Amino acid sequence: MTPDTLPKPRKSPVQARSAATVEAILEAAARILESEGLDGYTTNAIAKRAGVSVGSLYQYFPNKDAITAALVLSDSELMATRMQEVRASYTARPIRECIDALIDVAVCHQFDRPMLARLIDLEEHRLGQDFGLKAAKQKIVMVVRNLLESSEIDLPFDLDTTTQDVFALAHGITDAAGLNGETDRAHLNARIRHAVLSYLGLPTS
Amino acid sequence: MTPDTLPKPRKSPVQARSAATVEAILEAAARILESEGLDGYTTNAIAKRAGVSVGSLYQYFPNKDAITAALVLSDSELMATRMQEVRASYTARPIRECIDALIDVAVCHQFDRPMLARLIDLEEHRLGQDFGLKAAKQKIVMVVRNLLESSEIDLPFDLDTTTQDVFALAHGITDAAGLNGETDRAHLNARIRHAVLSYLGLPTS
DNA sequence: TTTTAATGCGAGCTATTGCTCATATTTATA
DNA sequence: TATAAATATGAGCAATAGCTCGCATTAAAA
Repeated sequence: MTPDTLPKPRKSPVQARSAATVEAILEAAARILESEGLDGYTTNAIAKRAGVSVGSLYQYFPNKDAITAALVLSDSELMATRMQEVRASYTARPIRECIDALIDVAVCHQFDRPMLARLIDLEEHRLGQDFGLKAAKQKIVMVVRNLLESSEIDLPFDLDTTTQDVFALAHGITDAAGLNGETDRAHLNARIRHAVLSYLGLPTS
Repeated sequence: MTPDTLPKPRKSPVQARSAATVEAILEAAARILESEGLDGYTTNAIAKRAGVSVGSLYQYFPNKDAITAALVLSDSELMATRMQEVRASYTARPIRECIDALIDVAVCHQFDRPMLARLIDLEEHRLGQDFGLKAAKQKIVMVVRNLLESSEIDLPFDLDTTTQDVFALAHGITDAAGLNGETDRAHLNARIRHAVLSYLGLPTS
């Protein structure tokens, strides 16, 4: 029914092999979500694909949701890191180029494994954000928000709304393209770029 | 006794009460998806909320997926009908007004029950499209495709791509707004209108 | 080496889910 | 009214899920 108490850590890996186990579990979970969807996403299947036993799995994760939460969190943190890096390395260059690079990061993140991205999105909302996810998400949003704020662009709506919509429309286009089986990432980038720039009132150039 | 010994397609409602049962089941299924998500979405729960027994449920649906498929299909058909109606009643008026009306239809469809819309979307891809869904989806797409084709707009990309992206970005913005708890539909409409029109290279007016 | 802690294992318990079937009740038909 | 057809019921079955627990194995500490 209502989401249970938050997934709390069980054991922390101390030796190298256990860290590898944890990593294998998370990777297996991602692969199963990607290839089998929620149907095949069982703890037994995860353990099997990871090459470990269920018992080992439950030594590091208190329950199934904790695995999903760890997956979701690491996904967001990776995204946050990448976007911050891009932003940092483009501070001295025209904003248009930074936008291009950020779009490419976002598209890469979602486009190659569309089903995984979609299911992670779904699980995010089921699990809530009380496990560090909110902070990671905030980092991601802030990159774009700060970029827009520091720019001289005359935004079509208020700063937060504009930021949210830019993310949302890019996400929507990528999602549709991914599920549609498209493979041309450059073309996808161009379309999102067009959508974002025109939404912001900038010349598509 | 029974003429057929093999599993045959389920009954079609003949009497009025059975039609009501079918309707109650579909409505209950939608309500459960909306309020409980996939977790609470069990056949027993559906039957209970519909006020019928599981046995009755399985007289009209061969399995759980058939319920979901019926839900998905009726959802798409409703959308197709509404969009075709709007398109028909706006043939003599400026294309901008038609776009506005179509956006409103799409937003209404998704915004009031965002979780339901999201889960229906997910299930669509799990179930495939071999139950009449493809036709309904095609109807929806065709409304916008024909509108764009017959217009004098210089499209930013080819017709199909542009059509898909317009849907996708509107969908993305609505999805984010819905999950974000927004309630101002007019404001949402304005934002999507801005996104669509600028994507199409039309003045936001 | 011996001892202790960390890690790994997987059969199987408990709860739940999708679904059936024998039976009961309501409606249509003769 | 009598008979058949349609509809409704819900206890319970088979399958499967999440998860535990006693024990085996490996690595670190003494």
